[in-house]
Amino acid sequence: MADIKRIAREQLAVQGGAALSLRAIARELGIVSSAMYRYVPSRDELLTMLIEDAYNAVGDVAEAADAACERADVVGRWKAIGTAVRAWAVAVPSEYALIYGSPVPGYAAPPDRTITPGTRVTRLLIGVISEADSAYAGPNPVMAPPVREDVRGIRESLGVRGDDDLVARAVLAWTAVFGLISFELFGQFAGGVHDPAAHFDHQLDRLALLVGLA
Amino acid sequence: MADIKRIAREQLAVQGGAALSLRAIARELGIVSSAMYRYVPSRDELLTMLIEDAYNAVGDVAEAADAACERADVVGRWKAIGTAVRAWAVAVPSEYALIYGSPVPGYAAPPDRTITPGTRVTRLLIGVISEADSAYAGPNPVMAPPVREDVRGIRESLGVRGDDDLVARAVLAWTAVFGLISFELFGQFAGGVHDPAAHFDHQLDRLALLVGLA
DNA sequence: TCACTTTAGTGAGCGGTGCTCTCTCAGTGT
DNA sequence: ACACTGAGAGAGCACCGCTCACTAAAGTGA
Repeated sequence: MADIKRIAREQLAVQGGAALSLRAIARELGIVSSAMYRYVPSRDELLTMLIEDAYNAVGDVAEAADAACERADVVGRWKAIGTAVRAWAVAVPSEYALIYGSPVPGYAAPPDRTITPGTRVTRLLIGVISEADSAYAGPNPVMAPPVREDVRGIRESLGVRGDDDLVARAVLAWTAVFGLISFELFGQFAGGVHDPAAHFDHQLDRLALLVGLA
Repeated sequence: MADIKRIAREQLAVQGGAALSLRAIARELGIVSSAMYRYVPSRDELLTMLIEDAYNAVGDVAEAADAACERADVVGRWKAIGTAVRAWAVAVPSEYALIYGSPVPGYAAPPDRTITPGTRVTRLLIGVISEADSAYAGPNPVMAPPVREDVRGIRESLGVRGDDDLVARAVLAWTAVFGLISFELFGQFAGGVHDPAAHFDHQLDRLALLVGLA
């Protein structure tokens, strides 16, 4: 099973998610293709496992980065988490694409197995923001009732504190972090941003200001 | 050719990008699979055409939305463009995924045919921001030399005005817009945001503030 | 020791895929 | 009448996920 996953990840790295082939894995393993089904119920199930693993991998590095920081240093924690997530994504772009890219066609990941591990980074990023005493002094737009409701739901399901505006800003910042990484990895920055690491770091600073961390 | 593209888009809508099948298109067309190659050099080439079309489609709706606004109403233009892009994405999520999602594996879109049409929305969004007299009064983080260089390159290649900080904020806002759309379409908001349209609209307001439009 | 069960793997086969090749055949311009 | 062209047919290659019946070895309890 470990071998299968290892080879699957290798194949993922060079070919991408949708091209994941049980036959190719079997070939590499010196095994006939049908024997794969002793270990893996189906290709989709293997994909789901890899997605789960990827969520947990990025969750691990994010939590480790956060844990290495002084608790009170919220800016440092924010930047450490963001930097760690980007570093992970750059190191294994295919696994990042698996979970944050377009869904693999003809296959929908079962929510009950991907939502929970997928929330770890979200909880971390939004949690750091909500733990800080926000220094944001700028204006806030009016919030329509349905938005307010969603924001309150997010605050409760993530178990964080902070007023509605802060949580809304945190959601925006969280989204922007992954927007930056996706744009970098999926080629939207091609030709424009030549030093994506430095650019990401800079925008992390801007987002920290946006959410009132600094 | 028009029929092929039409059916391809239909197939795209129900199955997703990587599952695009020339044989299925041929079947639908009442034609044998090999006859497809009279019209389409390869599956990848068809994919590239669809990507080109998608970029131009979203570029069209964005430019139309912008053109319908009073020139001086920069906030209105910003929101109109963002809303139009999201509406297009929600209407044809598979085409959105094709261009803003993870690249289809084993296939890299030729940059010379995708970069240019892909820049239209970018130019529009960042252009609107740069045309306004920024009302942003908040702080700006220090900008490392490589970031400054990239920002200047972007300003020049897009032909916009505004100081380095404004352009950097514009890039962040542009990225966040697509981050929001991607999170919605790719399921990252699942369970958290129940009214994505209202949420998107709200965050568009926040981004307008961030870049000093309001 | 012997029968039984579990485990791991084989190999054939089904229907699907992209793509290439050679072939046919109806039009068309001269 | 004749050569040429466009559009399609059909066979075939190598690949894919997946199923099924089968086998051989390894462990296990009486």
